Amino acid sequence: MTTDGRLLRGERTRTAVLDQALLLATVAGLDGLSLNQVADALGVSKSGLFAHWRSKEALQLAVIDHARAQWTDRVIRPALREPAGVRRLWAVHLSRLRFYEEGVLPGGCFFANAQFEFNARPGVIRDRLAVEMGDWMTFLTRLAADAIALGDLRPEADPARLAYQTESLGVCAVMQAPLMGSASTFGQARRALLEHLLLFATDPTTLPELT
Amino acid sequence: MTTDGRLLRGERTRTAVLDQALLLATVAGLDGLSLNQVADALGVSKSGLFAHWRSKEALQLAVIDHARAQWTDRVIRPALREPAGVRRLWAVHLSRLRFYEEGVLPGGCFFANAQFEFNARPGVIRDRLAVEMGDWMTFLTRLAADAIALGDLRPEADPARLAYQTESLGVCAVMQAPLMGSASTFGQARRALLEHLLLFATDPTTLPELT
DNA sequence: ATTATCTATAGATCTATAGATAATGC
DNA sequence: ATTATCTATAGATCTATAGATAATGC
Repeated sequence: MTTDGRLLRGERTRTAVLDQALLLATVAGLDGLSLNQVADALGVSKSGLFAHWRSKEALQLAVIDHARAQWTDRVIRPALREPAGVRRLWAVHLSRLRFYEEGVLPGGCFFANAQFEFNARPGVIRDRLAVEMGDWMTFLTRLAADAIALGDLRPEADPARLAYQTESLGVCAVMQAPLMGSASTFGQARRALLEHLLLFATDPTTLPELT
Repeated sequence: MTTDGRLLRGERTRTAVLDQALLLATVAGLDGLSLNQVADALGVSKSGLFAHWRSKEALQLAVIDHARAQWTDRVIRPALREPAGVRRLWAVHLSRLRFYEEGVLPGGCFFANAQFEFNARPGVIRDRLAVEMGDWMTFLTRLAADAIALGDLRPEADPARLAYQTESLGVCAVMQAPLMGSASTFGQARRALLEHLLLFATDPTTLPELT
């Protein structure tokens, strides 16, 4: 344990590398990610990277952590400011689509990309991605269940199915946006969930308006 | 122009290579696809591949064609045997999910994988994928429009939104199935679309039953 | 079609060193 | 004040493999 200054230098590098690697991973793929690229983009040496992570796989796992932290910060946390119930579920959908739309990551969604990339490659990375996806679906399902329990949505609505619906519309949006046009795709994704929620709403007037 | 025998031999090789390359592309990615792998898997030399396609990119484009032909054969054509209207839209959803479920391609869906892989890589391949996706969405939209025009679905239903809904549920299914369990995921994708169609059906009793 | 070969680049490892601090002797 | 030590990083290098090409045989 030494002074703060020394710890900070290594920590700053670490964060800078993870930021860059996350960004590049959404373009080239988590596996297509090359240490050369990361090192060059940051102006550090490739071997400097090995000082922080002993292997490419170790870096990839760190990138997954980093992506999760970013997702929590930028998508989940802001939505939690909305009151529990259907408004919160809707807020998550909106903040997620906004995350894509703002181009925070050039490749759109780190997790969607990675899950498609690794869907047929067993191993440590795929296992980690499965955990992340499980956590996310659990979160969405809980939001949907809350919306029903609080009386915003009718009891016939199924939380797991609502979660699946929400996730579907979000994933499809980030897939189609760069190829089919951003404005219309995200608009479609918003209207589709709003329409769906309206069909199950106990009182449609409480639902947020689509701009 | 030579004898049929020679033409046939070349054609057989060509098809065998494309089958193998398509399969491997869904595992390693269309870009992660390596000519070494393809050549080894087929017991031919790598330079033999260059005799058929002058570059890796040319092979990748041929693989896209091949994947489209397979999709038409195995997903679209069987569904077209159903009568036009909501039954046909439903049949496309089912035959698509069956295609995934049977594991025809180890990586699930060639097109979904490739679209996520190339969503941030401009170039010839991405442009081709955009065309394919456009054609597919046009097809789904036409099916939905038919279902409304024929009176199966109420006029308030929006064809483009129905197409988007259908596509969403299919894409999400193939993303989640390998990581979240196949049976429950595909079941969810089927029930979700059926539920959605029922909400817009003029006469719910005409709708197919979920097994 | 094959064999041999070329160039570029991947991940990985080794050795060296800059800059800072800790331990030691005066 | 000097020496030893620690942390973070650079440069050189290794092996494997990528896509690609030229020469050759059938």
